[in-house]
Amino acid sequence: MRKQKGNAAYIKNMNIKIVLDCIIEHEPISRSEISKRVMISKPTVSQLVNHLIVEGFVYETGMGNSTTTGGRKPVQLCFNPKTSYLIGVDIGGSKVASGITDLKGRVYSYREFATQEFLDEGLFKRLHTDIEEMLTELKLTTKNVLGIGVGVAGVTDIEKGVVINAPALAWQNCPIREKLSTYFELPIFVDNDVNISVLGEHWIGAGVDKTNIIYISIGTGIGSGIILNGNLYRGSNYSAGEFGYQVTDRQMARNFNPVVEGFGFLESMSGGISIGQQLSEKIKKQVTAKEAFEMADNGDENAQEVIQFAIENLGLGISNYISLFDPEIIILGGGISGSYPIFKDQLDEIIKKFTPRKCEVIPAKLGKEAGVIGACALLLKEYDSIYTI
Amino acid sequence: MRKQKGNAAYIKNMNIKIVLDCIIEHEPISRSEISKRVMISKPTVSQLVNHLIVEGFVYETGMGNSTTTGGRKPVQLCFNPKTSYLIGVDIGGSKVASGITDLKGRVYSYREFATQEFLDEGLFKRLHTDIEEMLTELKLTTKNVLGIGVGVAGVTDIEKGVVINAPALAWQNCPIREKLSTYFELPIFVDNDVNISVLGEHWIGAGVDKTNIIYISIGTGIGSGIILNGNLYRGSNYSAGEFGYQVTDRQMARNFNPVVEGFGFLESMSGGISIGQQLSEKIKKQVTAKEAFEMADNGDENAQEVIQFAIENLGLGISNYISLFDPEIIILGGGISGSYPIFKDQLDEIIKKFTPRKCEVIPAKLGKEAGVIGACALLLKEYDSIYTI
DNA sequence: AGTTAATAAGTAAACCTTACAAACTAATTA
DNA sequence: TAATTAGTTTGTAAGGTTTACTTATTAACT
Repeated sequence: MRKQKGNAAYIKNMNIKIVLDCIIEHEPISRSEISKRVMISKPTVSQLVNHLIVEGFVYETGMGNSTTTGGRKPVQLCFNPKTSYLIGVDIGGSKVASGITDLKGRVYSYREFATQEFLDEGLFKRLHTDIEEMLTELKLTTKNVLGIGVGVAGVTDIEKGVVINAPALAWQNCPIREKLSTYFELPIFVDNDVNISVLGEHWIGAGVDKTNIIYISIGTGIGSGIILNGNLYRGSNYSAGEFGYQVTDRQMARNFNPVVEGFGFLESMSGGISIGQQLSEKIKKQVTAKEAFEMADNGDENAQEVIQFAIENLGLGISNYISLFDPEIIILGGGISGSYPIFKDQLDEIIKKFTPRKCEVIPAKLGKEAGVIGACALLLKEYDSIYTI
Repeated sequence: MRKQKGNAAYIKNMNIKIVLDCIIEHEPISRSEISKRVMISKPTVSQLVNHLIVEGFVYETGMGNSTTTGGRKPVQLCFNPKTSYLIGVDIGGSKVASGITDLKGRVYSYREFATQEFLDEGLFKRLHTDIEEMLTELKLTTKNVLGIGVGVAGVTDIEKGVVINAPALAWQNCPIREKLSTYFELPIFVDNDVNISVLGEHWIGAGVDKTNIIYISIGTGIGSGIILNGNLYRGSNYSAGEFGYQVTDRQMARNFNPVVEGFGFLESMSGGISIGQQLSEKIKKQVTAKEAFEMADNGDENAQEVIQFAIENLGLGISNYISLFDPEIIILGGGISGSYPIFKDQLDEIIKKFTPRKCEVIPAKLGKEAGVIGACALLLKEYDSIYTI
């Protein structure tokens, strides 16, 4: 079908969402005030609110105060974030995290296990056990759950729910949704891990109230997720935001060979693995990127040189990103972003020099549970329930 | 207001657009077939079609054939692109072009004059004269015109209709909409010239049926326009797509000073002005970019070197663009794109080497009238009439 | 203190718009 | 003449709005 046609049910669904959004944003709020704010007549608002109360999304909470000019006291309405719970899963190269949140993104339970131990076999079974345990712990059944959101470290076909290619997991064309639906009779949504990270930050993290957001993850590799006009932008082949492939140095690019097969140019200059390798070669001793940052901070000249080089390229890449997207904000996440204070100044200077207008760069706000929260955000974004973000 | 509320009028408006789109795409078509295609009931389709006929958007054109299994002959319906006419204006650094098109983008009349002659005074008056002449020529009045679309070579606040900054015209905070509305009582929409170019190519040019398009204009300077998910992406400050600011060479960037004030790095490497200057300096003789390309094509080594350098940087910039946006197609426009066959191979090779997946690169399809057509596309896109693109 | 006017919240009833289903008329083929 | 398709008529359901009402409250006036 080309386009959604309109009918009565469609407009009711539309208006009930407007009313619910208004309640969430301004709770506690009365029917009357909703009517004024969203410009829908009082009787209609009342009817929609009743609907929301029956569904459990909203409840009445006593009376408010009348104005000084007199008049009946308003009945206050509040949003109930525990109408439904959300299951979020983050399948990364090192660990598989899962958790259960309410509709406001509060995490009530969290579990994780090492990916590698279950990669060959039993990963989904183990995941199922973890989730069942958490549900029991919280005294919930699948009836109380809206669905499952999943983030995977790889390019994902979100329509089919298939991971097209995930080097970190050695997966190709893995039908995640299908596999999970043998364990759960719930709606399941799958997307790339960087994409769910932006969604999470947009929902309750560093990107709240922003509409154009770039999230850059700098870990072993480099990737990014993009929110434009409030919605995830995925590109024509689910592979927008391949920030690791930026080329920032024409001369080095000429005889460029990836550090790791499948790594892009910028990844090979500024990624975690690359930083570790560069310094290791220089000092003939095996070190990690994190150690490199520490050494640099402690004044080691070799380390400083490597970091400086990596950040210079990263900074140019980010400058280019800003010039093309004109985002409101750049959020830095991933392992390396923990060392943000160390390289902040150098980065800012480069960005200032090469972009036509400045753009705020800040570190990610969500911590360990970011993946789970993001996966839940994906679910709320994609699943067509009354409450959508 | 936060969000469009739904009511009866809203859904009628929605459905009538679906019906009209269906007619345009499949004309000639019968009421009955529309009903089947768009899944709207026969009575409703009939009612909406009648509405469209009264408004003039659609007319009946005889009977079609019945099927071999019998049945009444269908009444065929066609779209009438001459219900309304569109006025398009393109205000560039060298010329101001204006024209009148129908709803399918056919240009019925076209005028242009030199910008510089009227920049200090009387530009809008001259424009008004041109448009009035064309209207008379076509025996039209403003009653027959939907509105005016305007493209300007500068950063534009499309809500306010104000050109924030246009170096090519030496304009700052120029309230174009306001100025034009003293001459015309019509809806007026203003946007950046590259933005209207993509809109035009998307409408009836090289980007028809694509949803993610990057349009790169390489002329004196370098700029780009972006269509994502079928809509123009403008960024947070109306300045997305500043492709001229890409940095593709870390080492040269270190001591970079713009060729022309306000020029970005890539513009200084690969823009038309820059190519001309680079070669001129090399051979101690004043030449233009166009001449440089011709010389290169005729085997001049100095010219080839300059071009090769420019294209190398351009190619890296385009590669970066593709990695970040994953577009379906890149459209090359602007003066230099006329020399596309000369540099195509080198460009393709670079893109292939540095992007994770390939992306079609093709030259723009619309010629001299591109600006006017694009401006009309802007009007159709922004103006909320029954027929929208 | 008691009464009254003004004001505000929320609901009920009647009505409007739109879409749809079912039944109908019209026109055509085999 | 039966079957089939196009298009319309008629009545109904779903949703939102308007108007008028009830309920509840404050403030001002007796």
